[in-house]
Amino acid sequence: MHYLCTMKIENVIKQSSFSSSYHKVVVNLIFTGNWIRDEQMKVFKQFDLLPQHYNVLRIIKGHMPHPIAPKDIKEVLIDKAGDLTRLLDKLEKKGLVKRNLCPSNRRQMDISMTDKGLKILEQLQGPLQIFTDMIQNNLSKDQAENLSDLLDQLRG
Amino acid sequence: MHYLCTMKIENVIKQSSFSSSYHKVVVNLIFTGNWIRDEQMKVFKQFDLLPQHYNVLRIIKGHMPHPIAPKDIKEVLIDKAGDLTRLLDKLEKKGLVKRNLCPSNRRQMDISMTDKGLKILEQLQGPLQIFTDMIQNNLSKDQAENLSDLLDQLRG
DNA sequence: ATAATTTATTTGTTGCAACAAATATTGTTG
DNA sequence: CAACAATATTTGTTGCAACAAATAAATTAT
Repeated sequence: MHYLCTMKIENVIKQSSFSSSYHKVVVNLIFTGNWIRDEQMKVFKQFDLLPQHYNVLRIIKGHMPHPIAPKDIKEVLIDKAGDLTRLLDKLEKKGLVKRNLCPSNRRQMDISMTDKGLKILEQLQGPLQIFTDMIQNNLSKDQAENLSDLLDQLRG
Repeated sequence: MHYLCTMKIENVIKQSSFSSSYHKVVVNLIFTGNWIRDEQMKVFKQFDLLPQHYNVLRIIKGHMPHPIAPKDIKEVLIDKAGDLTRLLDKLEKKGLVKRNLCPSNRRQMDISMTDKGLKILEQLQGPLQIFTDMIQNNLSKDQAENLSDLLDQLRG
């Protein structure tokens, strides 16, 4: 079964006919969320990165040319980063970011991009674009807007 | 910021105006998927279970009164279970399932529910229903159908 | 100025997840 | 039936995630 993602959710989840449209939406959302996550993973994995690593790199880049402190990264980060320290450890070890003691506040660290980090972000642009393109092929602009609105409404 | 989930995605993700409706959908799907996952986690956590544990328990129950082998659980499981063994270890240690050697094929295990396992599934029904109800409050039946269709279409 | 409080980051610990390799049983073929 | 391949599960290893606790520096109050 290689093409699960292209099937209606009723056919993916074999046995059960859903008790309600609401139940179906829940299962479908979880399924689709996992699918997107897995698709993204494939891209990131080629660079030995995780989605969170990418998010953090984007945030650091977004602050350039100024360095940024971990506490400020945390504020912006979608998925809350419990141990940003060890995540930054890994990025530093891979040479993608630099850590310096902040001169004006010695309990704070200054995180900044390296050239290598910038280069990896560039290299990722293409593969990630392909992913958005794929969705663009399957939904019209109105449908995409509609979907986004329904998701907003569903949450609350 | 306690009410992220009730905000339009543009406001959740502070800085960026999205480059396209498609990009917005991607971010919104990931955000909504994580949100659902987190909400479910809260319920499961009260019983010291993970979502996967619940899925597996449901599958085993769905096969009653017959026992089921791990390989057959894997076939039905949505999220692929790399190490079902250790997941079943945990369920067994908590007394929710039993493991027996399959008499007709000694490299296979027979997994079956215990009374305690059945009881936990019953106890979970209420809390999980509340969750579906919440979505029902926010979307009409047509909207739920529409959302499910859009998700199916998006995947391909 | 000193003590208490808050802030920023790090460290420790535990459990889970992903991947490959190992073991044991069954099925197949010459 | 002996050798080889396939199947079903387990084990080993490594890295990440979640949570609490610890450290260290700055801020505030006494």
